[in-house]
Amino acid sequence: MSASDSSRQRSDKNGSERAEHLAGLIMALARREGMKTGDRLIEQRLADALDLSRAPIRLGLKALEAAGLARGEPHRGFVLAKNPTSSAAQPALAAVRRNEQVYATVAGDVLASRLPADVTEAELMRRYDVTRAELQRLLDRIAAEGWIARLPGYGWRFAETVSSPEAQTQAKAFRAVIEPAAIAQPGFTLPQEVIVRLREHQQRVFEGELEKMTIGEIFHSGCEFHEEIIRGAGNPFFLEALRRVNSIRRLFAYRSFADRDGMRRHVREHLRLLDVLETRRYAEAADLMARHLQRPLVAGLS
Amino acid sequence: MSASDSSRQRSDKNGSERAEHLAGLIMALARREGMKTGDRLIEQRLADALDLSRAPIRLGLKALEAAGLARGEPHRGFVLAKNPTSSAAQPALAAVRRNEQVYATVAGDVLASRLPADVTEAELMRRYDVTRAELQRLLDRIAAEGWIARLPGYGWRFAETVSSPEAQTQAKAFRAVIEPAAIAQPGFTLPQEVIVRLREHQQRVFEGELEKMTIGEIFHSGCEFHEEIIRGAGNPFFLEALRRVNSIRRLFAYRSFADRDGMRRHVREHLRLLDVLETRRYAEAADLMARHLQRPLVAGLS
DNA sequence: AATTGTATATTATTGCATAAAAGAACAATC
DNA sequence: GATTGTTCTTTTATGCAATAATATACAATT
Repeated sequence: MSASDSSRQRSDKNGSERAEHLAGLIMALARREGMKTGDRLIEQRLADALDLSRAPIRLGLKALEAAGLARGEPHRGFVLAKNPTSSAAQPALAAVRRNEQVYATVAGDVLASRLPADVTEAELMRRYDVTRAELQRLLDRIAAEGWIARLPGYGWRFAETVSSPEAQTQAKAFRAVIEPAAIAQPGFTLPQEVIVRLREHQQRVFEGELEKMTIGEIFHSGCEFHEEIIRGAGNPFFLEALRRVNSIRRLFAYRSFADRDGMRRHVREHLRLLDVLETRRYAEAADLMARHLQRPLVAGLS
Repeated sequence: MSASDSSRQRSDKNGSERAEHLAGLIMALARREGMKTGDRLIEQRLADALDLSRAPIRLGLKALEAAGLARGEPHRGFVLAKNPTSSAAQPALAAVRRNEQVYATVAGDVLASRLPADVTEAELMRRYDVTRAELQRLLDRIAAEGWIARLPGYGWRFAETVSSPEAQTQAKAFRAVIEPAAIAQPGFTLPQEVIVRLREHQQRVFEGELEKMTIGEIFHSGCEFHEEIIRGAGNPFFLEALRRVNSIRRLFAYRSFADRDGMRRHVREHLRLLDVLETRRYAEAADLMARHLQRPLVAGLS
């Protein structure tokens, strides 16, 4: 109860919660894109990347400036004042996560089977002390991720997918089917520029960035890699299916510990895969992918 | 504008819309289960099957009685008064469909690319003349089916999956990957009772019922068959993925014409597949399924 | 030409009172 | 013993006004 009381109060204060959240989104984006101190933060570009208009972006930028992470001059826009991987940037990134507190709690409770399969909104409102509006946003999001669905009458039902202890293994088995198959599809092709971009990113991760990344970011990066590749099949059903598995795998990821060495090897395999893809040896690539997905992964990461 | 005006008026009249809808659900269930005139309609059983409590079921039953499709005696419950496949039952079934009018219109507009990829709720409310509440239920449903997603700011975005002309082919390619693979999974097994139930149903369809079924029902029946089988892999990710493809394929189904002969052959293949599955020759079954899914299907049905 | 600044229009959310729907418990009946 | 009838409680939906957030258009600036 105290948690949400304080969050409600926070929103009354200055520096609106929303603006801080937006600031976090911008910072996280900058980080993903590998931006450095001094790089320009162009409003329209950020807006496009985040599927928003310039208005909210502007709020985020102002919040960043207030936090000392960006510097703005009239008519000259904003510029990164700190490296997004630096420790100074952490609070802004954490603001996004803080916003996800309830989400994470629910996820934890479901994973640990502390919640019944069927729940009513009223129950959840009481349990997590959120307003109906907040809860509904949360449920919509979880529904979009596919681990809860509305019942015909009152209430919602959690998907068996999540609570089961084998879920992790099953997700792996499923990926081991669709990912190689996608690469082996007749029309599969990956534009050179995508390969270059992916390689750059994996390279950056491999050469040091890894140490500075959070579990969440490492996981996200892995997902993006695999999703970009499966996109090459030109069949959105493959991509969609992978996305859904990944959004559920993300729940487990929080529980897993960081095995940096395993991850290093993992990223090396990604780079190797890119080499094979670049030369269009797709059968071989499919094979490589299959083996890649069969490795025992301590950290539940791929 | 007139469409929704009249529907709003209808709800003012007696015989509430909701009750009629429930009546339709019960009738559709009875039909799926192959019930006949004189069969008892047990409240709790219906409630369980429809994931509701007895209260709404009761409303539906009363509506059925009012429509002359069920007969009830005090303390003795209700009994089917008409065969659910008879023409007398059609209006009740149509009531469910009528409720889906807007859904169907939207689906049609998206399939025909008459709508932009990004839309706001306000636009949709104007275009289809529905209240915000109605629209939100609709959007939630479509989101659950996976062909629209909420944007971070205002508005929603339709999935590329649907509007593309290749969607049908792509759906098929995807199924051709996951369904055989599911059968080929190490732990695959199908309980004898499921096989029996499926065979009974397919048999019934094969021997005549087919002629009386609507496109929607035929499609539904096919989906159920394949979903039951993929469930045998014991991996919910396969089932989930198939369900999603199917919910999108259903959109195309309405456009396709009925090729009863092709369907007959199709059902025969289903029966053949069950034979192989029964003897646990899973490798062979996977193969059969792969071939089954590769046949050119005029009616877009499987 | 690209980008930012600003004003304005559009769109969506929230809170609240009221209404409707669904669920649960238990008695009555077959 | 299973099922229906009945009543009561809980849960959710809806409409509306106020408020907040987002989008858009265009002028100003580099």
